[in-house]
Amino acid sequence: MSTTTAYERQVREAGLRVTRPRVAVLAAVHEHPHLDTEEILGLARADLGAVSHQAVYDVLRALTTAGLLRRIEPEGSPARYETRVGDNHHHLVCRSCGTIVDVDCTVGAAPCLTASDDHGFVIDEAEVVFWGLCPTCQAAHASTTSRPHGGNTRV
Amino acid sequence: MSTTTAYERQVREAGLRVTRPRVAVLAAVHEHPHLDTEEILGLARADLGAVSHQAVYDVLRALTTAGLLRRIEPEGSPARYETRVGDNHHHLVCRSCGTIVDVDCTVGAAPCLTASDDHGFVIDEAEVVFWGLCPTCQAAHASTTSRPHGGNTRV
DNA sequence: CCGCCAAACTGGAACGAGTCAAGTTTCGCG
DNA sequence: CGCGAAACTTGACTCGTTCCAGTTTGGCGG
Repeated sequence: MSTTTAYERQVREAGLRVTRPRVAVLAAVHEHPHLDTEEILGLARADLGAVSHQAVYDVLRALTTAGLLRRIEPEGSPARYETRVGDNHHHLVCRSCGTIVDVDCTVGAAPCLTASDDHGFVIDEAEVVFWGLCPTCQAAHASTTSRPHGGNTRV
Repeated sequence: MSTTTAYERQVREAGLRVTRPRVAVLAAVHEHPHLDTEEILGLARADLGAVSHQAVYDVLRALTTAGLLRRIEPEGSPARYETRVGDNHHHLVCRSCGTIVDVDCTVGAAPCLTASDDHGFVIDEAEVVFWGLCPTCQAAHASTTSRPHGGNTRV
């Protein structure tokens, strides 16, 4: 087993120092996408024994600005991170349990990308979030409540 | 001038009691879309003289769940509200100053709505956020920095 | 191979947005 | 016009995140 993992290399190539917390965090996020900061902290601690709260926040920010991580932040949820960067993919979030899964935007070229009127803005990214119920929660809700959510279902 | 404004009617028709804070908040949001809670609180106070922090939070939640308001929450920003509900429109956010403007999604029927693979989810909404630079900030940045943001521009 | 210094980490305090809880006021139906 | 539920007030508190001051450490120049 090489101690010089691909993660170390990635960190180094991003122009950042290679430190244990950084590698641990990068590995954790890579293996478990969409975790929030606290969960990442947990994994990092399991890996290293002890890391400070702060170190993880610093590392996440450093890796994010270096482009190794992408930060996502669905409404009502703390920040989450993933290693899929630079590819065109979006997210599907369960309204009930908060589970997030990746989805690729099929429709050929980025659809809905060109706003009807850009108001003079220079648009550099279109972010899409799909809201719904995951299979598990569908089952759970079907048996208990009939309809948990109100109208406003238009898209 | 009728004291029984359209706002009052709206509140009543939503099955909610008509109270001063509610009408004031609804009016404020209607006249100034995309304000955050604190700004709404300010307007409500200007209107009523005194309202508690809590009342505004309660009212915003009540009106939101009643479907009179829509809550939006761009990353890194506190919650904001608008009265355009039920129509298919999205938002354009300036990375630099945070300004938000509404955009209608041209492309006929909701595009990008169908994820390539829905993972078994029942999708009820697709939310689109366009990120970019508003005209004002473009000018400002052009004179100071050449390029404020990194890569990850794909969509 | 050593020492230096910026970058990275530690611990703890602070902050802003939002929520909770207990008690008082007020809307509006009967 | 009176009563009960809904709405409001005050104030404490939680949670995620950031700030700060001081210590440690990676890795390059000597």
